Amino acid sequence: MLRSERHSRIMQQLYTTGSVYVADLARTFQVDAVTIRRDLAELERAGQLHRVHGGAMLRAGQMAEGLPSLRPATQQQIERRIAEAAARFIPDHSVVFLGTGALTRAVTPFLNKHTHLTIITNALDIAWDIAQQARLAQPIMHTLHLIGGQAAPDYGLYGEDEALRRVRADLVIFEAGGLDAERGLTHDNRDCAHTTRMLLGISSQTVALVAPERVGRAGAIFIAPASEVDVLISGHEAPTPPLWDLSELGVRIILT
Amino acid sequence: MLRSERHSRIMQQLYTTGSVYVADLARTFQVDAVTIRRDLAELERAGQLHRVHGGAMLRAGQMAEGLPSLRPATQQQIERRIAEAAARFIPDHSVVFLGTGALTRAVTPFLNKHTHLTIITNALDIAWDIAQQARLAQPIMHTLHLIGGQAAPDYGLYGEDEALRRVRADLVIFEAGGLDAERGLTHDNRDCAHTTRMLLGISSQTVALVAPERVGRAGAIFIAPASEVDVLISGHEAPTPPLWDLSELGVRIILT
DNA sequence: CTAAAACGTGCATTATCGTGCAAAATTGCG
DNA sequence: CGCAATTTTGCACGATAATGCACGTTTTAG
Repeated sequence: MLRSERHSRIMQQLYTTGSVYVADLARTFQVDAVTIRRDLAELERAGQLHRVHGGAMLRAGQMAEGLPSLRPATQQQIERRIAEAAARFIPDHSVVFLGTGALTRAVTPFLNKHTHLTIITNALDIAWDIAQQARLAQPIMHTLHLIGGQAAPDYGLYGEDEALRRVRADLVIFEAGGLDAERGLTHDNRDCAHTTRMLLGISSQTVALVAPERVGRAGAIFIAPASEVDVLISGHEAPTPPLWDLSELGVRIILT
Repeated sequence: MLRSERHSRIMQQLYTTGSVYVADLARTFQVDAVTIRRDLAELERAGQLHRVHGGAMLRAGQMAEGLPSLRPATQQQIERRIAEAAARFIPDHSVVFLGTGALTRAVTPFLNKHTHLTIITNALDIAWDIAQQARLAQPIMHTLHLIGGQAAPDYGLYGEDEALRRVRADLVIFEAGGLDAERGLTHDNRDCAHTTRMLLGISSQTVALVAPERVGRAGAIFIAPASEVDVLISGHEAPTPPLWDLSELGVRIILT
């Protein structure tokens, strides 16, 4: 394993979990702890992280708002752009379902401009965000409906399919782990994939949020053919060839 | 867990709840209370918080929006005492339902000492607290199940009675708006009263948390006769005559 | 005033760190 | 291709930091 390869994977780990441990890294990379320390020392000199006893953490400025969104700033901006585009898609006084995932959660701050939405979700974090917003801004009060179920590490609530079957929505917004003309709509999480599959049936319009790097790629679990997606929202960084194929299937494509 | 990781999570907790307790943090992070005190001392030297006997609070100027601790300190301590007594009632490996309300929510910090609970709730705030705790302390992971429904201003989720009918629990813990031998178990919130009424049927043991000043009084909506309550937990400030009457009905009374 | 809880501190234990040095791998050059 | 220079890595070991436990002191609550 190359030294710089290790460095980038350390940073990657750091951005996803917020902290890294010397002992863990030494074990995963099969190198001595001393080597990891030297790596961390170098990355710290480069200003990429902040060393602490036992490991390293992101530098103060890199950590937006404490814990949430430990992803790098550029990633956050892409998320924000996609989320804002998705919010523009929501008509006032409509019923909208929001699925799980960081991209979908990023939509919630933009819902304040709308008047009287009915928001249905199976994501605990999204529900909390919206409930908190309702607290802060009294005048705006959307109706929030939560689908029950067992809480998963991704804040998703799964297992109450009956409740899902009883709802309908004007618009379904969800995050896809992968979207490709040939391999269809996919996700890496089994429960989330199952829920998304059910969501496609409860609404006349389906909006898939896809991270630019996931366009034209496929996740582990198949959900539905790509033609089931009405609108794809992603970033302009997405590769264009897969987009053409999707467009031919009737998917409306929005890049921001 | 890294030291600085603990620090940032302590600050996070502090910003969300307004105050932290040494004992709670020690349980959550699975470390000795001494370690937490040292953490708090360090954070205080850095000007991040203000230490007090038993824990720490945000510094005067930091009060963000005056969000937390709308209740006076004494009220909070009564809450805490009742909540701790309720937590002692929960056996390990059991299925426990937590209803809505501030008293019930106060129970969640004490659930860290238990091993593998299955927690069912219809309260969005409680679900969020527990999910966050699971994030903080990796080793401890309870199973969390959320009853869906429409979100109300009290963070309760109401309207999914079918889901309620399908669950059972070893123990139901809920907050009563009033408890009196003659007028029975009552609440001021119609939805909450309805949910509580259903809860009485799903478990063999029912625990009512009642604020001391509500003992012997009655709320707007009747829920059930007082004899339906197995255990009443309140503070020692509660008036004694009503307690005698309740005791004669077979209600086990615990005052803290 | 008394009992219980929380606190601070010293000390032992354990984990982590930094550094010098040698082995191994990589690179550069004839 | 050979060989020396350079870089990278691993190991050893003294130094340092973090943590838990014990015990005497202080604070709190009734």
